[in-house]
Amino acid sequence: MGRAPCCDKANVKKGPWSPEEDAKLKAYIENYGTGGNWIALPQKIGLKRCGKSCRLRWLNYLRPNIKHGGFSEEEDNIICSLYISIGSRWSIIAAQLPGRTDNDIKNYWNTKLKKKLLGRRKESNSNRLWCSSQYPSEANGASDNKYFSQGLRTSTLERLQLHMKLQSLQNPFSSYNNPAPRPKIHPLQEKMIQNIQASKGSSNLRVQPLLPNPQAENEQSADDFYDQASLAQRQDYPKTINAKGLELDNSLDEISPSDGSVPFGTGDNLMDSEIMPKADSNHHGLAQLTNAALQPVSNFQAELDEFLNNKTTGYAPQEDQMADQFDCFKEINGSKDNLIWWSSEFDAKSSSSNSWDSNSVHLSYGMFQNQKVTEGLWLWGCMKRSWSGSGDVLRAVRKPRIQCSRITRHHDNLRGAHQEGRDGKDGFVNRI
DNA sequence: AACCACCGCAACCGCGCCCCG
DNA sequence: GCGGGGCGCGGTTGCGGTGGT
Repeated sequence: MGRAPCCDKANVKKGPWSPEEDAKLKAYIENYGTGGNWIALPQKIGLKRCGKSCRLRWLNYLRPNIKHGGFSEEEDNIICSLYISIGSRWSIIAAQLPGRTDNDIKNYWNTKLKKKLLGRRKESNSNRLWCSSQYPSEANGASDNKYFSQGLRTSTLERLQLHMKLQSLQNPFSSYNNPAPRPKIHPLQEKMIQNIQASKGSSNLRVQPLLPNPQAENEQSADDFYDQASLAQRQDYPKTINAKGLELDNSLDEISPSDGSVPFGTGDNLMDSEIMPKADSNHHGLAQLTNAALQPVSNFQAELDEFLNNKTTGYAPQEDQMADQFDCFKEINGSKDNLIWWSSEFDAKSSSSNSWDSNSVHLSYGMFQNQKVTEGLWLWGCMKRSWSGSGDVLRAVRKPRIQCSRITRHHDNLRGAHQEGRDGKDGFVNRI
């Protein structure tokens, strides 16, 4: 039993709107309003259009004071900040940008801003990986695509990647970042880093550790640390407002490493701190976010926890089984150069140089070995290893690794494969 | 010039939520 | 409390434009 259609599909016009239709709709709404019923509206006007189509046309195009194109740097910053914080809640993001529609922002993000910030992935390997993940049944005779369907929401992983990207740029010597020279970065990225750093300075933001510092925490077992970390996450610490209207958790003095070092991440880290849009209109023009809008906005950690707790514990494929089914699995084991997430010059260098300091490698190894590590921490480590390569450490964990890798492939190539796969004239050029 | 691949924008689709009877 | 209808949202698709070969 499918859902009842909202209108008579056979008798409604689809496709681009004509100037006459626009004029009719605009004139009617300006004179009489929508009447609170979009479904009935086209009949009143005499338009052969679906009510939903009318609504969309009005909201995205005909409504007064709509701006199209020409996003400013300030708008870019706001979009990016909010995207990291709340994900693809385009309507909420649009509410902070007067004259912008959610559709406009969504398109702008997907086609321009994301690329500008994240850079573009290398095609060859990732495409192959994506394809083997996307079509395991065809490629290998397996019928179960459950790993794929169990993936993180795209926006969640993207937010993680974006945050990691920015994090790596502002703190090139952090332990989850390759100690490569600071790369050339996009002016927008630079601006955002400046914003973040400025906010840290002004807000007295403190470092919040994700993992124990190997020097400072020698006497503390990993289990104890994780217990502390999870406890800290539950505490209702006061928030700090940064310049972009975000709340950053600046707590956790208690478990900060005694030497002030940053073993894993900083307070800006989405994995470490809860970042939420600020319900305050006094910060750089951000309008007020209502409680209602914020209520359903789960934080990033919660999304990861939910995914990992629910998904990774339910099914634990054997490694050899997975290797038979998915090419990407083999590549994880077999090559250190196949896993390149970011295609910037810097990233290419970092993934090939593969020169982690011993501490970070040791930490990663500990993470993977420790079965009580939180799932979110695992994911972090897995991603880290993916950047770096060689594979030995990764063998310590099976199911999380393969799931993580599959998800990232899906994400990395979503746009390209999606575009090429759906567009008849382009064909499935990525498939192998 | 023709073809191809990619890009960007507008519009559509389907699902979940909410309201109301 | 329940069910149906409408709304709003996020994801997806269609298609014209553009640049490269």
